[in-house]
Amino acid sequence: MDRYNFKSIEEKWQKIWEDKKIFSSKVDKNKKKFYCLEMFPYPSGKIHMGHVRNYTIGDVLARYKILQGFNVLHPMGWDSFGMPAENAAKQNNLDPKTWTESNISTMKAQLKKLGLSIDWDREISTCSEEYYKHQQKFFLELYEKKLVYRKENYVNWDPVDETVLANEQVVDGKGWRSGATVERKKLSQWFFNISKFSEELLEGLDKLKNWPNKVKTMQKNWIGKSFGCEIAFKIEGNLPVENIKCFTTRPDTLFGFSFLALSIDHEISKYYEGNEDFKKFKSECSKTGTTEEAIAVAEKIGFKTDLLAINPLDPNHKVPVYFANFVLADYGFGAVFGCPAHDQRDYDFAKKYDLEIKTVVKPKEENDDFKVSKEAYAGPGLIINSKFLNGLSAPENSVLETIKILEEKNLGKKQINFRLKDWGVSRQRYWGCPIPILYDEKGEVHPVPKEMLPVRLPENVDLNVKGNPLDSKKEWKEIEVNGKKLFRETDTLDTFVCSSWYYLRFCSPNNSLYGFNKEEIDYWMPVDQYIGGVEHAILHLLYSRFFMKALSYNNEKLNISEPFEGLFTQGMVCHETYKDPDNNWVSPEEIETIEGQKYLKNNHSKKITVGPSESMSKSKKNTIDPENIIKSYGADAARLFILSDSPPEKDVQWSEEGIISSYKFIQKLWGLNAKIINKMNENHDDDHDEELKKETNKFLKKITENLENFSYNKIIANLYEIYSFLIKKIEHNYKKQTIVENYEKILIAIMPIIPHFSNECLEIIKTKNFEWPAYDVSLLKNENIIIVVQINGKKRGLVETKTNISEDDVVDKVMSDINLTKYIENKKIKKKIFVQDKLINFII
RNA sequence: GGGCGAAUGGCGGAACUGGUAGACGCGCACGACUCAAAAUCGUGUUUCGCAAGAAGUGAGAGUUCGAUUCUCUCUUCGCCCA
Repeated sequence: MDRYNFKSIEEKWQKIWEDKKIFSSKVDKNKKKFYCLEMFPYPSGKIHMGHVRNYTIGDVLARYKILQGFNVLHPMGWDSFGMPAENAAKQNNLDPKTWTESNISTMKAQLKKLGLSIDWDREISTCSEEYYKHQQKFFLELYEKKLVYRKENYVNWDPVDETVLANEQVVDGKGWRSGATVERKKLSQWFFNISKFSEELLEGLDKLKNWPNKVKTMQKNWIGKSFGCEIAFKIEGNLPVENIKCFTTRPDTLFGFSFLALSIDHEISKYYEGNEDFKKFKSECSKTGTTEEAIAVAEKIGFKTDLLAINPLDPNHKVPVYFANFVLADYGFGAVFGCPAHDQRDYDFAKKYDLEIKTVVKPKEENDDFKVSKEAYAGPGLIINSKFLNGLSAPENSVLETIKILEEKNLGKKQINFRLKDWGVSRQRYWGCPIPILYDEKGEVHPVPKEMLPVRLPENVDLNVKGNPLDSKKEWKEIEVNGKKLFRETDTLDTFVCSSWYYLRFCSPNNSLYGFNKEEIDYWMPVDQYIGGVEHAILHLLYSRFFMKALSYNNEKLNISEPFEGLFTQGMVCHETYKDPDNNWVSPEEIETIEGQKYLKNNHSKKITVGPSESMSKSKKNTIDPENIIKSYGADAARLFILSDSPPEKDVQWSEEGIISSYKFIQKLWGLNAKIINKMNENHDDDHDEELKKETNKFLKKITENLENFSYNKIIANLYEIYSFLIKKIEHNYKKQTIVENYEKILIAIMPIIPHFSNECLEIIKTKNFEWPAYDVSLLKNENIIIVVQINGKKRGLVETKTNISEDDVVDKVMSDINLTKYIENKKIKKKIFVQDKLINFII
């Protein structure tokens, strides 16, 4: 028997698929569509195992839907703008474009070797002018709809690299590259008004039935709707300030009020601009990052003003007003009222500045003289020390009651607040989509006129300048329009903008006039199944949902409320970690196993310690290169293994043993195939084989159900089972016609998992037309059934009977079985529980 | 600190609406083939026990004829937010 030559067979089928354009797709209104989309990759250089997993999962689904007769759209593209290209270009003295394009061609070739059912004619790349020119139009469209605006905002500023840093680039308050202490700096930036859609984005989540609850909860928390009260505190003091507005979710703790804290950017700060101490305080605050976390962790510091704030519920109760570093400028009104007894940040602040700490909520089981000590009490309880609020249960009744009182007295009003902030899209970077905006010498904003679009990203830019390279490119930046000198916006768009609408572009990748055709998106959208990593649970998915709403906003023709009907988030690929005796990470390829002990390949005196399995990363050197795997074992084996060990939503552990066993299993299947072919050519009795038919039918049922539920690991188990069954069948009790018929169905059913192998075998048995083999419900019924016999709920034996047998007949059967009667003899049966066709339980 | 989720053999994991716990794979052991090894094939593999049998799904309680599954308390771990 020949071995299965995966190399030539996989190449053969990949060529057939490509030459015959098997997976190309077009609108066909007579067919039901299915849009299967996996998150497109960043072209970082080579594909990694995470891609293999992501795209295999998607491919299984796409191929299954094709077999079911759907018109499937399964495209692929490149999220190709972004910082790594700029950094790599600097390091290697290359152009980001060259670097990116060469990565794309490498990765495309690698993906093709996986045998994916991709329609490559729809390939897109976000860094191409063909893509970003549409994005510029969308930007201006949103600008006209007033969903884009410019405002000053604080950013993380790296003073050495003269650049803005994203939050994740700030490590321990220092720039990740320069190591310089990061400062807060005010910059004028472009924002998308995502918060306008807060309520819609929140409500829309309920309609997304095919999204994991986990992701919906994360988005819900991120949007952060909170119910509370807006209070305007009356102010006394020597400044022309009458009142200060605050948002609070806990107005019921007003009697514990002991200070009012303002963000350092609060409008009142303008009165202190000349104050040296305030300047000092402000620069002290600048040393803290801008993330919520950085602010939460930082020591709470304040600057006392001369103002006093008056408690609206008690005019005699006056407290000092501070500027404080822990108040966020853009949450609420940039002002909070401090109630130290019931909020830990307020408590820390009060301790530091020796302010009153008055307990106004006690846990239910405590006495009225309960006093907060050591830390704030934020739990539920009863209101105390609060005059007319005393005795109310907090927070549910007390909050509503307090708001009612405040509203009656016209001192405050009920308000809904969201945590979701507008999306800052300006990046002081070269390698991104240019923002189509011009400024005149006064700094006035002018959208780039339509006839001057697109704004092309200039080439041959010196990346080794400080700050944004586009800013130094004078001949690009400065232009003349109608004799007027204008300056281009030199910031580029956040790459999340590119990925917020690419799913639309895939529907009309070749439309050069507009980002998409209405007719085409009406047919293909929404994405029926979106598949990707859970790390995008919040930002990318929320931005995409926003973008769809923003395009539909004030646009009667467009009415897609949610881009992704279904979402599946796959787990990561992990591998054991290895360290040598000197505590250095060692990669799997550098290791040799001798008698169960691992050693360094080129130095057997060095023993390797095996660490826990962790997600593959270059820093821990526990990565496996997919290209090597495909070269040694084939794409089908790689696909089979990456699906086999764990459910797709959980992490999977890559192992050498695992991939080898998948490889061997394909060889075994090939052996089985050869045996079946052999028998086909022999003469045999052509009796009908009911058992084989039933087993195949059961297999088809399981596989169909498991495909529907993303239980791909169970499909592999089903496949092993049917293999064991067939191999025994063919050797012992073999009926030619039945086995051919059923084997064909099995081959089609495994096509989504191992398409090259399946197609090859089907070709050998001369099957031409494939459709998903439906299972026959009538064949699932068994005449004989096994009934469990329990005594006092404990399994004592099994009884085989016909289906639909009566309770009395089962009891008779049990009573005639000596192995069972020994438990019942001489005992009184108090009760019998009988479950039809399942079990009988004797209570004695 | 808050939210969400998970915990089943040596390991990854199965078990539909409560009804035979451990499917399937890995690993391991033994056997066949072989001078030998690898490969391959076969058998076994939750624990204790020679066996009959008993215990057993992170710990403890509860509901039930019956709980991996439902409820409560706790422990540990993971993810997200802070």
